[in-house]
Amino acid sequence: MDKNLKRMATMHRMQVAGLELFYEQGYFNTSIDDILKSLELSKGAFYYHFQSKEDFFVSIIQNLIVQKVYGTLIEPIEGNENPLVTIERCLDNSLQKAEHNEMDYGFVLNNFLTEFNGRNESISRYLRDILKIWEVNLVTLLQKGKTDGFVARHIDSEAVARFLISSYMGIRTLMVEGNAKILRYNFTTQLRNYLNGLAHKELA
Amino acid sequence: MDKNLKRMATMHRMQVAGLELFYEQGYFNTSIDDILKSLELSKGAFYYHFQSKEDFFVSIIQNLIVQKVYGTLIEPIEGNENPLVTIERCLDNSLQKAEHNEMDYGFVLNNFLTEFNGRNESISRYLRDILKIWEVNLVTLLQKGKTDGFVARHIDSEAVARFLISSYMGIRTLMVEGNAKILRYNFTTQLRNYLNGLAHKELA
DNA sequence: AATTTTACCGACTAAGTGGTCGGTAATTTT
DNA sequence: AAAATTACCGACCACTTAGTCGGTAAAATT
Repeated sequence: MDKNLKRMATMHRMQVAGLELFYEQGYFNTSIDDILKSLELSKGAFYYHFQSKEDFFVSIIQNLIVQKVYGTLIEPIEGNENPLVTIERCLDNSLQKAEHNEMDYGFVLNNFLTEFNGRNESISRYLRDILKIWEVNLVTLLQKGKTDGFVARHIDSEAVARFLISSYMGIRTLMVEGNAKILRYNFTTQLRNYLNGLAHKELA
Repeated sequence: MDKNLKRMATMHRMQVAGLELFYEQGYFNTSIDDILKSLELSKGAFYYHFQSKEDFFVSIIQNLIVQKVYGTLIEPIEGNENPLVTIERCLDNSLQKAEHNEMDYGFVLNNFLTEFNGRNESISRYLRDILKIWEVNLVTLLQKGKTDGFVARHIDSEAVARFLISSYMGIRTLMVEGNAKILRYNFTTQLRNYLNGLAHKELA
């Protein structure tokens, strides 16, 4: 147990630094040496812990990116409240975090998905799987919202989930350019418009 | 006039081949040699016509990408009809084109924006400018839609335009993974939901 | 016909790139 | 105490990269 601690610690340091640089500069535009330089570690250390640059990146996806998505987009929507409200709050919170982060380069998952789409099938699959988990959670939440009387029964939960994911990924890309604050505000108002249309309407 | 023909022709060939490869493999993951190989031209020819890889890419943006966006997203929405209908048809047409294109790697503009965001300011600006043009055209159309009685007066045209752009960029990224057909269908139904909410309602 | 310009060739360079490998100090296991 | 394992170093390798430069055949200009 204990003897793995050092190993884990070093690997984790590398992964954290790696994700930061890959996120900032892109995967293909970041060399292993770049990452090592920032950590004062050597090639030897890197290839002792990881088999290749690709293997390294996969480990980052599995250890860091998954958790990040869970923490900001999946866990916050769990619960029994009105899903339409919960979803709006969750997405707005996430955008707010991005807005106040100077080093924002967009939605991690979206950036890497775009970078690897059609260029590296196995990495793409890992990334898509995470998106899929998000989608499934949204769908479940919406379906529950129907039985709880919050969401109109006739809506297609899967289509809604995908539309939400799409618009979120898009706005995150737009926000990098600068006017993050106003863009977030714009997005949230339109999101509310859209979500209102999905609400179960009581007959008056 | 005439003596520039050869020059223009060669440059255009390079740009077309360059865009294709940059789009497929990403800018940083594509070497000039890759492009040259596909054309059976030499380094000399390349640096005779372009100053650098970056200069080359800028010329691609200005000559090819701008036109592509105009042709598929801006020109089709011009006119005096109901903007909400026109927009829906235009986006759906564009998605349909993507759906039937085997070599689809997403929305060109979105891909490059993501790749250069925060990494190359001048290129990012060129790309953002094109998006801005699209946005302005959408806003103008929506405003006209208000005076023509199609669009509810209280809506924020800018916010709507940005929401449309966001969701379109997002769905285009999702569509690369494979189920393009169902994704397009999902998107269009939700887009219609959203747009309906913006329509000017006649009092009964 | 002589000169200049155009459009291109391809060998070359300097700076990386991912990845290998022999070595080694410190720690664990025996 | 001896042996083995762990975690790391850094020189090195084969290869790729963007970009340079001297040359040249054909076309245009004089």
